[in-house]
Amino acid sequence: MRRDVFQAIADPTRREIINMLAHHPMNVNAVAENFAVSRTAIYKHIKMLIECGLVVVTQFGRERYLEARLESLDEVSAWVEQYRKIWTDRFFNFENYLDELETKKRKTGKRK
Amino acid sequence: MRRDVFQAIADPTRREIINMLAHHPMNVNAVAENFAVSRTAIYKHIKMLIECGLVVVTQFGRERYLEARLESLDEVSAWVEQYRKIWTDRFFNFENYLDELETKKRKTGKRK
DNA sequence: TATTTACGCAACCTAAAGGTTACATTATAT
DNA sequence: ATATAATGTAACCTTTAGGTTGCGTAAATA
Repeated sequence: MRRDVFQAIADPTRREIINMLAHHPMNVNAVAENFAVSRTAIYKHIKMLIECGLVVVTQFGRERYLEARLESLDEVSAWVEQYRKIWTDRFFNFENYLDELETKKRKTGKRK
Repeated sequence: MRRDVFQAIADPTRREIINMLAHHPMNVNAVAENFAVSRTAIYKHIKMLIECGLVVVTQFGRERYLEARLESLDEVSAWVEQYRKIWTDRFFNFENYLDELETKKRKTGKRK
């Protein structure tokens, strides 16, 4: 299992775990109960989220409370947002595209 | 290979391809030349991006121009942004957390 | 004290991801 | 007409992801 944020949120189960923990802390079993797969399977997802820093743990007797720590999602947001202007500004985009095709035509000296 | 946007951007090579195409359209070989792996490997990444709608193709003689179409990245952005308030408002978060622990204590009737 | 309960983890399995080489096809250039 | 360039794709391989069962350990409870 890798440990980067993009990979962490790639799996729908992990996104759901994040969603659950975002609203209130829960212990491992409580999280696992909400899924059809085994506790161990969920535990592995949780472990990965912990390794990514998206979830932190507080021991509490024999229980371990999981809390979402979502700041690092900002890396994802930032990555996406850098492109928003590009996909928003249709004209800019189209302009570039035509330029490229034009260059190509000139290079090959052909039409069509 | 899956076909959802979160999965598509999970791979660093695909993110780099997206970045290249975001700035100007390129053909398949041109993209592949920028990576150490084989053209086929890159082609598979591109194919997945096409299947996700993140890249569109324009045939041009024997060449195929690849253009980034990044609107669907907004799904990712939206998913992240729904949590921004939670990770920004530390107090709100902490409050919830304490509530949870308090509930737990009451339930077990124990301290520590 | 004996028994649950909550959890971590090893060992194992299957499918998918990511990569390779090799070949087929079509358009362009010679 | 032939050779080359750009691309799609099949067949195959290795690693990783995601899942399982089973067991060990520490804390809470009967």
